[in-house]
Amino acid sequence: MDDEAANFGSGPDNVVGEPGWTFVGGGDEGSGLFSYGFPAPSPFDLADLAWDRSQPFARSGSSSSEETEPPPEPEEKPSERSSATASSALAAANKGTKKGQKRSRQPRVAFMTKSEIDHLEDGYRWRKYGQKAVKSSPFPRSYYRCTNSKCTVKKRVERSSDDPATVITTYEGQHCHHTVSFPRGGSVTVGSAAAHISLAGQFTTPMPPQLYFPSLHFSLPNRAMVSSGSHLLPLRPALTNQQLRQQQQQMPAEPSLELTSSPPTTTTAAAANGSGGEGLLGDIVGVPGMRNR
DNA sequence: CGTGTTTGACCTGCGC
DNA sequence: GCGCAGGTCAAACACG
Repeated sequence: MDDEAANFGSGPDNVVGEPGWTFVGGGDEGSGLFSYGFPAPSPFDLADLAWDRSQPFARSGSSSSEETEPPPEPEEKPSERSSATASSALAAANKGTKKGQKRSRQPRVAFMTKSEIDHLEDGYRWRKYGQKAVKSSPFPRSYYRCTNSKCTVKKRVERSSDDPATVITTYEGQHCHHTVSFPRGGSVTVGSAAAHISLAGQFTTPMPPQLYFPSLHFSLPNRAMVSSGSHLLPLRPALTNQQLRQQQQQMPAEPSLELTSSPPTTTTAAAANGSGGEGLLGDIVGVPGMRNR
């Protein structure tokens, strides 16, 4: 991937110019990009869903072939460093534990948010394990890993080089646990309702129902508003981890709605975001990039 | 003291 | 085969 930012190039434009969430980019192996912009006529312009095989978020890839099954179930290992993540498999390879094993990619979903805060609170606790300057962007990219030792989810956070106000968050993998926090009203739970993303017109092959999306919780930036059905729901500003913790101490935890991966149902994306006032995204099931191959 | 961040080194994959 | 860039490790450090 030469220039992720470049890939996002069209994103930010859409984001800023177009209302609501849009979905762009992505790859056959499970990467995509949700971009969020404010005024939002339609919550998710899933019609614009476009998974790009060029996989902007995935390192050009090594065989995308082995990544057939949905979310590679998290390996139930303790907290060995080299156990959990796909890439740590790499590291493991270094140590000879899994030599030769290619990095298995997990489904990736990228979101673009207009925020001054780099690390948007999403209901999970993350530990930063690296930061790297990327060539395509003047801004460094930060790498986070879910603090749950059994959880393989990783997250990359970077700012768009095109629009520094835009934070690009890329989730990889799937949480195998519930959220550890729930910023009151400040986050959008995405995980309780399963949803299918309709790719009509985008793909010739229907998406297998057993594809999962990582559940995500979002705190949207200040001005952000989430469109639910035909309503715009003002959201609270994104919280930093610290702010979140403070909040948690001050208020009782709310019931967590989400599950890491709901069983596939035949909900449509529209149904997911519109009906029932579920999470913004719902548990998106059947992401193109995650389809079996 | 526990937890999270910082940061330089190291490794791997890919393009040329 | 080589060099580059991305991604991760792990020790040191900071903070509550």
